[in-house]
Amino acid sequence: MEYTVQKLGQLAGVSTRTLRYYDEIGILKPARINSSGYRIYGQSEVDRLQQILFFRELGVSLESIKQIINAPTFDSAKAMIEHREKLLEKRKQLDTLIFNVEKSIDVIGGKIMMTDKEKFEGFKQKLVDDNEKKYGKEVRDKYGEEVVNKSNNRVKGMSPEEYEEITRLGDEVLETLHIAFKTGDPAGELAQQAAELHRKWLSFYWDSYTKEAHAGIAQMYVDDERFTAYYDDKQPGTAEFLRDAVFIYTGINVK
Amino acid sequence: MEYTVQKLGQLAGVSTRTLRYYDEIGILKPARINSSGYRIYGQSEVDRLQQILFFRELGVSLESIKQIINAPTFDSAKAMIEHREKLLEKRKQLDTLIFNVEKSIDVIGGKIMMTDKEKFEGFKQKLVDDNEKKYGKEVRDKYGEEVVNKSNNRVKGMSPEEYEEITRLGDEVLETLHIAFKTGDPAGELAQQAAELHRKWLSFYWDSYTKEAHAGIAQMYVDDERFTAYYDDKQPGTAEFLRDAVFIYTGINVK
DNA sequence: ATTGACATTGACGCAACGTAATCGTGTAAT
DNA sequence: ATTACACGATTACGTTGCGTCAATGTCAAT
Repeated sequence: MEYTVQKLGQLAGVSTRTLRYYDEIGILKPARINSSGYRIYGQSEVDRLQQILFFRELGVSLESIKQIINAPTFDSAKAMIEHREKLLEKRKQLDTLIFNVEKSIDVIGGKIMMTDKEKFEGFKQKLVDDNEKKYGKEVRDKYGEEVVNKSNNRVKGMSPEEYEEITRLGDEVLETLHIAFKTGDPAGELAQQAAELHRKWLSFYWDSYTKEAHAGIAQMYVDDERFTAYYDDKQPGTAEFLRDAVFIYTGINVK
Repeated sequence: MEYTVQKLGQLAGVSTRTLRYYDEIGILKPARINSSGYRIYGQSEVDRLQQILFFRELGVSLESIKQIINAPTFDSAKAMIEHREKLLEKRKQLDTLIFNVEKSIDVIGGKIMMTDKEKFEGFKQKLVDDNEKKYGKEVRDKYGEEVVNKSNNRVKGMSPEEYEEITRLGDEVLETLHIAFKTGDPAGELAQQAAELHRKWLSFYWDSYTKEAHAGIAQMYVDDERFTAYYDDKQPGTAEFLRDAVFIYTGINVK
C-alpha cells in the first residue's frame, strides 16, 4: 500500500505539516517522490512513523527519537526506564506546584497573610544554601521558643473553618505516621508522605517554611517530653520515627 | 530603595535578560530611565515583579500574568482555582503517560507482544469510547477462563529473573493491601496504590491490559474461594477490599 | 588612562509544528 | 475542453520565554 501525505496523515492521525516537518528534519523520509514531486510513503514508512509516534506519545523529543530509531542496536528498554525516571520527577514537580497553588488559594482567600519579607523568600529556594546550613545546629534553640510564640499568636487570629482544617490535617498526620511507623522505614514512601503532611500542617502555623526549621522542630519533638508524649501516645518511638522521616524529607540532620 | 537590572535580578533570582524581556513585553517597566539609559526600578516595581514571579512559579503564562496583574478588580482566587484544575488535568495526563511508559517497558522487554493492528490503536485513545463499555458485563465470564489459561502459558516461558521480579511485586501488592485495609477506605490513596501495584503485577501475566479485565479479575477473587483464601489469609475481607479498590481504580463495576 | 564590571540595544536560536500565501496537479463534472 | 476544486509543493513567519553572543557605552577604581 502506498500513501500520499494526507492519506498517511489520516491513518496515523497527524497533520500533513507534521509529515513535511519530519521529512525536513530527516526523521521520516518518503519512500520516493513521484513525477509531480509528491511524497509517496510505503509500508516501511508507515511502520517507522508508528514507532515515532509511539515514542512521541511518551514525551520523547524528536531528536531523541531520531537517535533511538536510527541506532542499530538501540537498548530501548534502558531508554524507556530512563525516560520513566524523568516523568516521575516531572510529576513530583507538578505535585509541589499543585500544592503551592492550593496554598496560594488560601493566601489569596485571606486565610494566610504574608509579610513583605516572606514574599521573595518563597522563590529563592536556591539561596537556601551553604550559608544557611551553618544555622543548622543552632536552629533548635533558636526556633524552639520563637516558633511556639509565633504559633500561639497565629492561632488566636484564626477562623473556625481554619481551625477545623488544621485539626483535620493534624489527624491525618498522625494517621499516616502510625501506618508508616509499622513499615519501620523512615525513608519509605509512607513515612515521607507523613513528613510532607507534617510540613503542610506546620505551614498553617508558620509565616514562612524553611527546611531547617522543620528539621529543628522534628528534633524538638524528640527532646521535649511534652511533644514526645503526644506523638508516642499509641506507639512508643513514633516521635523519633517522625524526626528521622523529616530529616530525610528535608535533607537536613540537626543532630 | 532603587535597583539596577542586576541588583533587582539578584534580589529576585532572575537574569537581567529576563528583566529586559519583561520590559519589552510590557509586563514590568522600570520606574524610570536614568541619564545613561539605565533601567532603574523602585519599590513598586519590586512588588510587581514579586507578583509576576509568584504566578510564574505556578506555571501561569506571562501573557496571563499580564492580564491578571493589570486587571483592576481581578479575582485572583478564581483564577488560581481554575489554574489548579488545569494542573490536575496535566497530572492526570502525566500519570497515563507514565503508565504507558511502564507498559512499553514491558513491551520492549518482550514480555508483551503487540499485533500490527494494536500498534496504531494505542494512539487513538479517543476511540476507547462507549463501544467498549458494552463488554463490561460479560467480561468476567469471558476473561475468567481465558486469563487463567493464558497466564499459565505465560509463566512457563519465563526466565528466573522475571519470576523473581513477579514474586517481589506480588509481595508488595499484599503488603500495601494489608496496610490499606486498615484504613478501611478503598478509595484512599493507599488502596489505590495497591490497585495500581496489582495492575502492574497483572501486566506481567497478560498480553494486554484492559480495565474491564482487571475489574473482572478483582471480582473473581471474591467469587472464587481459592483466590479469596489467598488474599484473606491474614485479614478476612481483604479480597473484597481489593475488589472495591480496583473497581474504583478502573472506574468499572462488574457486579 | 586603563581596566573591569556593568549597562544598553539588537538579533539569532531553541522545539515542534500552525498558519497563511502562492502556486502546480489530479480528477471529476460540466 | 474547460472549469472547479481538492490536494500536492515550497517558502516563510509566528509561537514561548528567555539564553547567548555581539557590538558598544558607562561607572568606579587603580
